[in-house]
Amino acid sequence: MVAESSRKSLTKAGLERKRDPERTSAAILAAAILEFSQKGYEGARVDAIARHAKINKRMLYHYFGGKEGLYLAVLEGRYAAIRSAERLLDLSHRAPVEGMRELVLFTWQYFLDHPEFLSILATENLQRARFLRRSGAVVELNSPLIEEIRQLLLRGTKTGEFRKGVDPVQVYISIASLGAFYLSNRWTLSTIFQRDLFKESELDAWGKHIVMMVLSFLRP
Amino acid sequence: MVAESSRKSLTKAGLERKRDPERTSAAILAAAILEFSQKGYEGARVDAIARHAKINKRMLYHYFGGKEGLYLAVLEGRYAAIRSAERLLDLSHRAPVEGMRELVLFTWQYFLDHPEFLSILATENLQRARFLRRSGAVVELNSPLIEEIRQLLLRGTKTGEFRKGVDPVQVYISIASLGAFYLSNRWTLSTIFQRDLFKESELDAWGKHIVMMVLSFLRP
Amino acid sequence: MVAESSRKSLTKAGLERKRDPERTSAAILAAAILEFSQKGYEGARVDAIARHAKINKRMLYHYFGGKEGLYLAVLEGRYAAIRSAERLLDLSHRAPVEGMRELVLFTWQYFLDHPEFLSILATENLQRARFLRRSGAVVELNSPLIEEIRQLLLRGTKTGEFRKGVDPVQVYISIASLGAFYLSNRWTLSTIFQRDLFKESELDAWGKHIVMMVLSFLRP
Amino acid sequence: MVAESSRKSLTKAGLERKRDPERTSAAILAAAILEFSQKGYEGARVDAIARHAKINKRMLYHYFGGKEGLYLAVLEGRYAAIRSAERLLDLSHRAPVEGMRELVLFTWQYFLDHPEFLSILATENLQRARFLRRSGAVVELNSPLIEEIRQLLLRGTKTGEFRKGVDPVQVYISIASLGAFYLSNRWTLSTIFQRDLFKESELDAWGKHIVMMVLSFLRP
DNA sequence: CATGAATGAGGATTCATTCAT
DNA sequence: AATGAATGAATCCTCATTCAT
Repeated sequence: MVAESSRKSLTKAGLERKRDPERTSAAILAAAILEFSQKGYEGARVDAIARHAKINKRMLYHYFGGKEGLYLAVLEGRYAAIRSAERLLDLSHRAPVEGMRELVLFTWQYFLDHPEFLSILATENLQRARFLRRSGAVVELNSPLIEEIRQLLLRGTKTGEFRKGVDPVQVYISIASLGAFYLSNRWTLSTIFQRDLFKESELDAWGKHIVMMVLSFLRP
Repeated sequence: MVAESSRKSLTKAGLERKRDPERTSAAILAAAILEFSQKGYEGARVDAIARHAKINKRMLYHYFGGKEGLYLAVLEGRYAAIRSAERLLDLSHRAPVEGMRELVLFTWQYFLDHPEFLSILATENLQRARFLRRSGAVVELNSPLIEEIRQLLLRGTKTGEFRKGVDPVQVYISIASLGAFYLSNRWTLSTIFQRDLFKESELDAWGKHIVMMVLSFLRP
Repeated sequence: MVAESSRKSLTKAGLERKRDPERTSAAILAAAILEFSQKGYEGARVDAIARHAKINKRMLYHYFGGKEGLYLAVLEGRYAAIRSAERLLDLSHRAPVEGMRELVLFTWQYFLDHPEFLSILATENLQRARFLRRSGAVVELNSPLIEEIRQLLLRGTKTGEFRKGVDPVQVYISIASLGAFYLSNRWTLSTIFQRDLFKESELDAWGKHIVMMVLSFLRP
Repeated sequence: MVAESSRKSLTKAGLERKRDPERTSAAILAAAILEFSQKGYEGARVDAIARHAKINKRMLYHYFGGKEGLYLAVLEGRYAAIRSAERLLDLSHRAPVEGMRELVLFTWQYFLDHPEFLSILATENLQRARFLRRSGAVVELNSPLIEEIRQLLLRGTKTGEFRKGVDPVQVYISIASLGAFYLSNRWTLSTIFQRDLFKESELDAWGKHIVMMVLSFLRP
């Protein structure tokens, strides 16, 4: 993860703002996340990022090499962030059904809180994972959720609450699908169905719906 | 997919290819579908579209007004195409469970056969439905699937095969989510899970998985 | 003068509107006068002229050869029109001072009534008379006003109302200057002086002012 | 006329010519004045301006935003220049008649020396002051000549050399008309009257003519 | 480390004109 | 005579990137 927090400005006083590499690159990255997630890769403007980061464009090239390098840093950063959040989830002490509910809701909540992750994901797939494939870093960041799901399924089959033979990856993709598609496509869906999918009550209902979809699927 | 309208060329021989407005605008549209779905809105190049359509760039402006107009035509055309395909589906003579299975598999198959639709969908949502919202045409194209689902649910609850109180729109979005997310995100998912989600067997398995997710959700 | 009036449609019935060369070329010319005078030569659009004339663009090329030919026709037509109007002026029976007043007011009124003439004039001079010089036709259309002025001056000097040795061309250019500059530059002048030079009272006052300028100049 | 601001290049030697914003934007402006005054707004070519200024086209957009911004800068610059020249005129120590003569000749000479001003003026009025109206800057640049004329008239009426009740704005517009129209329309006038209005003797004569027109008008 | 002017390649769009019918 | 589709050259403008300071 690149610079989620900024322990910086311990160097001198914290007042002057020149020559502070950490702050500078963090500012660039923050602006880039916004720009890329709002405009996509091609739509993003290097100038806009520099302007919003309040840094000189040259710095962007200095720290990230260029637009591609910057996008890659954003991509890797967003994956690092979600993996990092996922690692905080500990379901080992939960009953299988409760654990699964929590896992589903965690994912749903993460997507809700981090729309930029979903945008980057869509952007990356429109480009057929052009950048992700060249990033060894991201691939190595295994999602701990697959293992969590595997454990829950194991324990659930033992207690008889879940049926056997379920593939954890399929479960994970199902959870992600139901959450991500709804959020990523809210704009067209709301327009087509003339129904405000952005409002609190609809979002709550959908979270519960995902839980139900998953649990009924796992029911023996 | 390309020749939405090509009954023409009955006039003379059908061999010569000059001064044929219908053919010209169809060629532009076909090239545009490809370009926009592969590159997104910003990434698409007007020149590339003209080149692939083998027409003079000026014609593109003549028929579609510009890049925006062309994209809008593509967007509306793709929605019209899926709605048109959906209307061919008649489930009234099917048992509820069988009907639902067919509906799910139809949607899955449509997505499989029309990757450009999913790309346009993703592109449009990255832009927050900028174009869709300004297109009255698309909104009026109600999906007949919602009504089909409603009927199936109704009949299913009567026979006791489905539980009560299920929202057809939620069912539709669930089906779309599970199908579209998998396909749209195949590239990152395959990379992350180091598992080839493109191969036949995986695709078949996922189609069945969606059916199962939906049916177990509807089980009373 | 090309086609100021349109005695046309005597041929058949006057209902159908196809194959009427006179009507067509007159319509083109009328639209061209408007377009060229509003947009200048470079700013004028051949398509706009065709659209406003409600004729096919090809006709424009048929009758006038192209944009240049059309502009030339407009230029010659406007000069022909003013010369034609000037010829209607007969001051031989007027007292010198009264004759001069009438001549000045005629010119002022003509400019007021024919803003397109002033626009074409300005357009042509911005191009350093590029087209006028290649038009023998216009040069041959001598303004009868020079001769009228000469006669008035002659008679005026005899009666002692006008001083001697005045150049009729200088008088003519003075009259034209005072009228044309005011009208051609109304837009900037009104803005700069924050004074509405378009309103009736100002226009009347300026007409009288020109008369006074000219008469006091001629006073012995 | 060109180097409105060129105190720069004190930094190093003044020989090297890179990275010199002031020089660059001045070069663009100078080239733009020429191009716009020779071709009008629509006829002017951004590429031609860049080529003549020997700068990269991109810089033109950097400094002036685009063709419109550049034209506006030219327009404002030319008005600023004439106002600035006008302010150097001090007639307070002159006898009324002499003062008026100087004022007329000053204006005539300015027009003679700055044909680009007249061209821009004509261009702007062909567009009905489209740009001038959106420029608050120019409107605020009040011409000091109006005030000078008012003072001269006041003093002249006291000495009995000028008649009463004359509007200074009318006097100013008359002076401008007689000078500007002659010069702006030299091309058509010379062609029509088959008389070379460009030659020295004609120009001198016309200057004197304007003086006479104005003074005889003011004569009590 | 930091600045912002400069660049060249390419992007969308528009134009007057011609061609096939 | 009349139509409107088709064309290629230009036109304005934008982009990611580099250079001089």
